[in-house]
Amino acid sequence: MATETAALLPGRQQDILRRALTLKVVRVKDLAAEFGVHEMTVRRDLDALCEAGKLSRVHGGARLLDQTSQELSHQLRAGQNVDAKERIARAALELIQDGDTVALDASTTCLALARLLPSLHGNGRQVQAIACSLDAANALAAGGVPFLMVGGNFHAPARSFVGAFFMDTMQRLHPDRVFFSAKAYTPDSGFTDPHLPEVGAKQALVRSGGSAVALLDSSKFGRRALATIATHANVDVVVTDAPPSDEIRRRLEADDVRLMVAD
Amino acid sequence: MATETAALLPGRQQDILRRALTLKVVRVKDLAAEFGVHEMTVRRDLDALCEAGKLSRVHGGARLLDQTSQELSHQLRAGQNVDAKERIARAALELIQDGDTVALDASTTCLALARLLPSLHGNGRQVQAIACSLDAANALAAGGVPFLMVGGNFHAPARSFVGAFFMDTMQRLHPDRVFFSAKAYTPDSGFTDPHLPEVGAKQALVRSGGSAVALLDSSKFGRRALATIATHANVDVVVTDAPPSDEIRRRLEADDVRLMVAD
DNA sequence: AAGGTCTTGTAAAGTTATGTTCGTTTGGTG
DNA sequence: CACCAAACGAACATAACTTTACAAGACCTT
Repeated sequence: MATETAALLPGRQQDILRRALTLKVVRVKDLAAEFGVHEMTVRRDLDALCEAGKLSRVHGGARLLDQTSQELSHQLRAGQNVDAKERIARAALELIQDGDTVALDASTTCLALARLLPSLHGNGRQVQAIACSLDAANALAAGGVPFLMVGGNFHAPARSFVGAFFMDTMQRLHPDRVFFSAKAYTPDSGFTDPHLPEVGAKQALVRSGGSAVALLDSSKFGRRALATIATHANVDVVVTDAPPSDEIRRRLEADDVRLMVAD
Repeated sequence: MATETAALLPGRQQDILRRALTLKVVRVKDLAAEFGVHEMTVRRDLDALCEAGKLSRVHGGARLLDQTSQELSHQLRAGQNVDAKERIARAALELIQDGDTVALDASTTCLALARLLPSLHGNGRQVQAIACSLDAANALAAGGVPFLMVGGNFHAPARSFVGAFFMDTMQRLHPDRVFFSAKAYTPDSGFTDPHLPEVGAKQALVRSGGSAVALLDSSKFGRRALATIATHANVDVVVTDAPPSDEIRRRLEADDVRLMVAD
């Protein structure tokens, strides 16, 4: 009940939920003082949120459920580095040529790119897209861009589709250009991500296409996450928003990976 | 569409909406004082804006609906017989059992059903859904219902997915219950629809499952459209909102098709 | 100007959210 | 293990908000 329920919740309950998101646990007493209401009222709110499956009650307060934090973490992530992501997406747009079929992964950076595609399409250039996230699909549909949806099991944290059905479909598709993002990057470990279902989907994407483009805002450099999505061997271009270290530049160049820095 | 509707709104309602856009929540009391009108008037404005899918009412005021919720409610209300569809969806809910996997087609009636599924799911009953329209997917995602998305080429008129990839995936799925709608129905021609891409998708859906349920508001009876989706032989239950003619009743009964009339 | 419709105000009845009290349960502590 | 303070939940009271129904006025239309 992420959006709908959250939107329908009376204001204070939503505020409590937001507070719980950052603090992991909330205490009845604190909340009562914070909002200037009786403790009993807070208890009732907590019970309601518990009923809705957002929190679990503990003595003295409530704890955030893992599932809830995952669902909302995507929304939070979407709000971070917004302009960096937009600059990167704008730069990535240059790589798309008339008649291309471009595949987008489920990242928020690719969502920014999806929102820009209509401008290409409206400008005479024909583009066909391949989407695998709910938000990208919504953006493409709103922009009138023709696209193919790759289905699969719904994966709430990224609002994307993953799993066997996704893999199967992806194996039969060969887009001209694949845009993807990752949680982290080092020259040695390549492009990495901590969430295995998504890693699988991203791998399938990268391997399917002719030309893979990594969209990485500069905070991703020099970090490493659990599983590798791709290495230099699989990636043709890296688009970022700030010049990386000399070491990284050198390594990319050595492996023939083109580096684009968005202005 | 958003702007169109807004332009038609009386002046004060527009002002209220503008205020809500910046404040996220508005209170009846404040607005009444602000505009120098009776609280009752403000309530009526809020109800109207709620009906128009712009706001959601909460005790004491209203809060802004997020984008996807707005689009959802618009999509659902776009058609005719809105309350008939909701009643039908509510009746159809009775047919779903714990542990079922239910497939929904791309109709607005099924969208209404998709919006009701969270209530089942929240109530302890486990349900898994299969979706093939963007709006149904948005509704299910918002409701926290686990679902499988069946992808394909995006078909703008119904915001659904169709074509070879859709067919392919659907052939490998066998939901317990399939809910679908049609543009028209007669006992002889069966359930028919004028749009061929959708007919193909609906056929694939109906043939995939164990038990097919047709959701038909009463305006569909006695009409016939271009292509047949299914006949009595393929359908187990018809859910509608008003008793059909005796002839239709008789024919359905003769072919062992159960008829449910929503109250 | 008569007869509509539409909007707004008013008051009564009905709902819901909140505060209060108080006995009971919980979890820690000696 | 027994104790105590904190936290809880049930029951009630009350204040806030809604709904319903109806009347008064504004604004057409003919």
